[in-house]
Amino acid sequence: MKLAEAKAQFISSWGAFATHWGINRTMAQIHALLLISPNPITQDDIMEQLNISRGNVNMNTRELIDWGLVDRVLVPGERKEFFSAEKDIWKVSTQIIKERKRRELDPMLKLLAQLEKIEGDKKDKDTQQFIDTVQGIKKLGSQADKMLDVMIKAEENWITGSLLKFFK
Amino acid sequence: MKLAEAKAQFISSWGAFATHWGINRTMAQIHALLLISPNPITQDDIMEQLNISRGNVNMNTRELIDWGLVDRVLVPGERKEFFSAEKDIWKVSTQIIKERKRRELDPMLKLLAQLEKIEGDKKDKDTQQFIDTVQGIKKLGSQADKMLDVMIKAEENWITGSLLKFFK
DNA sequence: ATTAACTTTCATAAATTATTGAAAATTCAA
DNA sequence: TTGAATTTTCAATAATTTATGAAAGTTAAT
Repeated sequence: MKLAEAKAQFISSWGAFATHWGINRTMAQIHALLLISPNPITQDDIMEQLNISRGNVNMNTRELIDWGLVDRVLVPGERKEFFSAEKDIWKVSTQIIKERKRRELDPMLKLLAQLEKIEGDKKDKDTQQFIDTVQGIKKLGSQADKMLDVMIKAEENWITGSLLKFFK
Repeated sequence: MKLAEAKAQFISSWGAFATHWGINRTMAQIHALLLISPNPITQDDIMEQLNISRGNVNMNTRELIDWGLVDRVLVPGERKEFFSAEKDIWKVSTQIIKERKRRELDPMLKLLAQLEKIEGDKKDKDTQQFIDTVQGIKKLGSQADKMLDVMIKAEENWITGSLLKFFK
């Protein structure tokens, strides 16, 4: 396989995978493009390479910056803005974990804490099942929360370094 | 908060969270409803409780069964089919991990293995960055793959039981 | 201050995804 | 068998999400 073909394949597949994870296809494709670009590139570069509009690039680069995965870079002597992605995949995954935890897990745990303390007859089967379910999810969520905190703080190759050896 | 209100809140929020994870809102709501229902319920029950059409219920219960999260249950003396969800949250999470791994991670690793072996000048900056990126993701993916396998096989509360103690 | 380069906004359009509901298929009791 | 109860299918439609592009806004060199 030639480089150009492989690049296209990578960008396109990355976008497809992303849609299974609640992430906008184009945002993922821009991220993929930036990941394989050795040097920072411009809005126009992205428009051209992915065949998308200026507004679309603007909106999705902003989102990527918001996620802490991409930076604006100033290139001396250039008027245009350049974009550059964090290339260290471990840092990328840590950053994504951190953000999703903050945006989704934390609010969910907050909600479950509310739902847990409903008023009502604890002997009622419906009430009982509701409480059991909410508590179960809350417990799982809290544990996951703690584990993710550890992972975020851990060293680059936390999995190889410690986790796997432990389980062997 | 009253039970009815809490139930409605739970179902609605569960659906909202799901959309952030590439999961159909209605499918998640049906799952939530089944999780808090102490006894198996019918297609008509679901239609009524969630105000959705028969076709919609049919399609999404099938999908939930496909994911291994819900079962059809025969109730003696009843003509209709009943549905029941696995209530053990740890089993539920394990099952979801297993399925997503199979459906998404495994194919992704397969693709990356292909892309890794492109032909071209390894000294070229673009080629170099492409290979680095693909290899980095592949490495991360493989490690995650192994970790998830361990988690799937581990006992009920894998996190408390082993992971967390180890990191303390 | 002017202006050309560049970026952002946002109303509208396009594409995608989810839902409906009625017809077809299936199941099962009599 | 028959037919009533129930489930499934799927073309049509609705809802949601994403993309466009031209106008408005910003920036910085002169």
